Amino acid sequence: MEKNETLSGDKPRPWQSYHTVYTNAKAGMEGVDKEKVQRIVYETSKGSKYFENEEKKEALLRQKIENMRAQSAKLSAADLSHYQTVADRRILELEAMRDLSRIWLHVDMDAFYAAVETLSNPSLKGKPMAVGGLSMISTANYEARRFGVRAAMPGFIARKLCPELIFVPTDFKKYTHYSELTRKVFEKYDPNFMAASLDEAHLDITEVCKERGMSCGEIAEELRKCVNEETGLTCSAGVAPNRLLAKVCSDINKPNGQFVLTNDRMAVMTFISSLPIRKIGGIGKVTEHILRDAFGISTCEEMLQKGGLLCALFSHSTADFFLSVGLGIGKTDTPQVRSRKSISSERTFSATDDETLLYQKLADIAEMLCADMKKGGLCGRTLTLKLKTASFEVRSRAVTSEKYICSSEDILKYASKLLKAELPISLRLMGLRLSHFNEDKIGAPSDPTQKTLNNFIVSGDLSRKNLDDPKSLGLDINDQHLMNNMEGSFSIESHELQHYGIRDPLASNNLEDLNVHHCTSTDSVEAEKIHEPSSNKIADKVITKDMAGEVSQWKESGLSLPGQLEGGSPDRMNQVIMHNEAVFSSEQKDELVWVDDYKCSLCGIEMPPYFDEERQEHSDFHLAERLQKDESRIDSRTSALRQRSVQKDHISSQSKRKKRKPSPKEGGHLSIDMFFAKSNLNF
DNA sequence: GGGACTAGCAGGG
DNA sequence: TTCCACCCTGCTAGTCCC
Repeated sequence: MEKNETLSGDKPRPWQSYHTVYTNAKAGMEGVDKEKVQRIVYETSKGSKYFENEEKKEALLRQKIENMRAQSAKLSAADLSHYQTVADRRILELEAMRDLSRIWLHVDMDAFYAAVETLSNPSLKGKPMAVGGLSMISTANYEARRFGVRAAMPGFIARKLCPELIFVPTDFKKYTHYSELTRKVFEKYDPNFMAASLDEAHLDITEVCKERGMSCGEIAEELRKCVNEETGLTCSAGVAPNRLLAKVCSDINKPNGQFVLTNDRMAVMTFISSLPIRKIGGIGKVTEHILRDAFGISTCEEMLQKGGLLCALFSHSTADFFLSVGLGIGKTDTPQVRSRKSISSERTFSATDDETLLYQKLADIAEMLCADMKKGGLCGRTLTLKLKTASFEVRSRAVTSEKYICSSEDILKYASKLLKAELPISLRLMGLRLSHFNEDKIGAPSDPTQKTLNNFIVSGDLSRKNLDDPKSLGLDINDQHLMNNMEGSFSIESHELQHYGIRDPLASNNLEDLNVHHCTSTDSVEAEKIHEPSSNKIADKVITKDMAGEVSQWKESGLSLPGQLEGGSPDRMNQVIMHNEAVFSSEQKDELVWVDDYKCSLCGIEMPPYFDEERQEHSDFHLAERLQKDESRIDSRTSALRQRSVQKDHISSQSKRKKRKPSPKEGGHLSIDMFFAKSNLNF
């Protein structure tokens, strides 16, 4: 956090630079003392792990903004002129696509959950109340909002802001019932209305206005009255030529009000010109911060004025979105089918590193997800494990199965493998998400076996047996899956490992590992037995064994390898290949030849001819192994290996053909980078 | 170059 | 004194195969 100290010698106000969403203008919060809210939020949060993580994220954001400023400053006059032309052309194209023929109405129920609770318990009326608990509140009534209490705020902070705040637990059954009542009303005005959530909907009222000869304002008025009669609740409405603007309009006269923006280009441009960008759906805290601090953009109109810069520094689709915001252009169509893309379940708990407990919680989540999937009759192929560490760092690990899964056993089986690769770890949240549903045409390739990493790896083997097209053999997906499982285990594992960009085993400085790598399968069992998390050295060795086992299990399970194994931890993977290769080295002959120009005669590892550098390294490995053997009784062994290692380091450093994807832990990329910046800016 | 895939994040309710 | 959810969509980068 930056220290804020005024020139006049006022006391420091560090909370002023703590950027929280809780002080943003929201309906019912107009008279709130923002500085007081900011100070209380800051003081309540300060020192917590959450706070520390927020500071980290803020620092990254500031760095990102600095980078964008620097990139912007680097643009020459010619560049700016070029991108201004690009922006002007795109603005013309977007303008040509402007559709003023439809009338959209956005309905937003006023403090929905809180209003429903007050309806069922009138004694709450007039008192500050929030729906939720001490950890998080879902919504607050207008009495509570006057204290700065609002949705998505932790309850303990809300209580600091308003000590007399009443907490009411959420009751989704009740909200769903009232939501259905409102939807029955919406249907009368637009049978194809789009429900955005339990308390929000978009309605195309073009036809109903024509049919009934009423103005859009009259229709909105009538609809709101009807909702109130049916439910006893109030709502607000916005009417505009598109959904983007209608949503902005519904917020203007909240609560229990409405605002109409006419279908006229001039009216739209006037409306949008001074509109703060934060009012637009899709522009949140981070985007607002970047646009304001890096480009000086605060209003929608300024999006157009700085269009050249936006085109130069953001991706095509992002720049397009910004320009259309500047023009007040939004969607006017009604999508025919909106199918869900994924389903997930997640739970927060007290942070723990107890592996038994973590697996138990994972099993619970798998059960919950399975139950939800059964309700929807869904089966999916991609399972994503979401983790939030004790320090609030969020990670996700995904795996794509060759078959569709929906049973809790299958979900847990794959989820456990993903979790295992992350241990040891202290977590406060785990979540499971399944996507690539069976009805998802895009996600269900005709030959799913072709697309997974595992299959690519195995196909190397299959192709040489003319088996790369399972269909040509009359095999279905399951047959192919089975066939993969039946492949000879070691050659494939080795091939896999090579494919993951495994470098020279000698590059490892841990020469002690060489001893471990010669252990037999019996040693493996012993290694498991002596596994002690408190002993790093032993744990490392066991991990080596575990990882080898994991690779085998991954293949057996018919899954592609998780990212963590694939690229995130090359050292660990180095250890795995060292182990496997060393086991085979017991059968080695003196000279290495590539059998069929593919297979190592010494250890059986498979490597295509074009893996020239990897082959060289592999050959060096066997050479080193021979040296080691020859000098096994001489103390100079270690120094010889070190020498080889140094040589190999040199060779490896020149090898850039296959780039390893940096792991997030290595800070290889920044989120905002990925989200916004173009990858190939050539000025 | 396009598609599939993993990983990560922003944003909204 | 300690405490910051859950669920979903959509977009991005990077890697790899075809």
